Amino acid sequence: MNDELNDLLEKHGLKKTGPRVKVLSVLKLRDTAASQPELEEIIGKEIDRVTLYRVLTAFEEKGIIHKVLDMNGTAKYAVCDSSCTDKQHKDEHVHFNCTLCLNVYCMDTLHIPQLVIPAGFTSQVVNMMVYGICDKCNLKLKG
Amino acid sequence: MNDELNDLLEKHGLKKTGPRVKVLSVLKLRDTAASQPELEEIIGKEIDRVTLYRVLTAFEEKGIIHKVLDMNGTAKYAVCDSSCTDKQHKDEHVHFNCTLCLNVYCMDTLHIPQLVIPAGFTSQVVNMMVYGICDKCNLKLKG
DNA sequence: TTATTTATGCAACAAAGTTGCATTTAATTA
DNA sequence: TAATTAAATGCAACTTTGTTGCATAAATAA
Ligand SMILES: [Mn+2]
Ligand SMILES: [Mn+2]
Ligand SMILES: [Zn+2]
Ligand SMILES: [Zn+2]
Repeated sequence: MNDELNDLLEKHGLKKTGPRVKVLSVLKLRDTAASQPELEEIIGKEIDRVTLYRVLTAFEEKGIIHKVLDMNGTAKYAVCDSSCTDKQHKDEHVHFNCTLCLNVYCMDTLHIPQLVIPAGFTSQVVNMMVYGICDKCNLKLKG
Repeated sequence: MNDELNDLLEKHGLKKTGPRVKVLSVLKLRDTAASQPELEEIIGKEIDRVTLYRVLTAFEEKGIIHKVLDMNGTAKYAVCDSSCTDKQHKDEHVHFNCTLCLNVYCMDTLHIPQLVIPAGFTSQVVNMMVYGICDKCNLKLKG
């Protein structure tokens, strides 16, 4: 797996540093998006807070991860589709924010419906967030 | 107009105080959503920062205004449809966030398309934000 | 191996939002 | 109208998320 991470960094022209490999490996293993504070808690003081922010920013700029804002306005990050580059993100999928566990899921199979917006306005990116109860929380409730 | 504002506060069971009338009148006159920091700048030190937050929270809970997060995760508020109550917000319209002037517009005529979400997940509220160039900024660019 | 470029760590700062508590004000009651 | 009561306000202190400047360290290139 470490090879895979190194390749991904190299492919996007980023130096293979300890913090970058670590952050990328954590994000790759998750099925929900992670914020800087969450990553800080997972990784511990091994990586500086500021470095974490800068790693995330670098990854986003290169198209390795994409940013989603949760219901509190906190930035959360998830790994991108492999077709993303520094020129263009192709993550036009719906996101789901669980109101119980607060996790943010990438609904990779749900693409965002087309919209006809009013004359005069120009659309660049569209963002769709569904708030509700996720599958795991529903199981806990009903089970 | 002041009568209208007083009626609105009374209708939702809120005391008619100076700060509340002032904030509501400012929000009513705008065509874009306003954040606490923006309102603070508009209104000045006449109203305390914390009071502003509490007025906005009270308005939101009663269904007088609704909250939208802009591209930076900052909460912005706009007046609700008159059918909103403390039981239920009926603001299921699309929002537009201009990437130049950063204003957030309520697209009252654009309702959010229906989505079929995966089994196991339960949807409560759906949020749709279009990022792009607003009509005013487009005019400045082309004009 | 040395030079060069880039990333990291630390300290300090900033913006947005929250909490506790004493004081004031609006609405209610007498 | 005046006293009462419940709620709202103002102020100070705090928290969380995110940024910036700068010296040091590490990765890649020569
Ligand atoms: Mn995603
Ligand atoms: Mn709206
Ligand atoms: Zn959940
Ligand atoms: Zn604009």
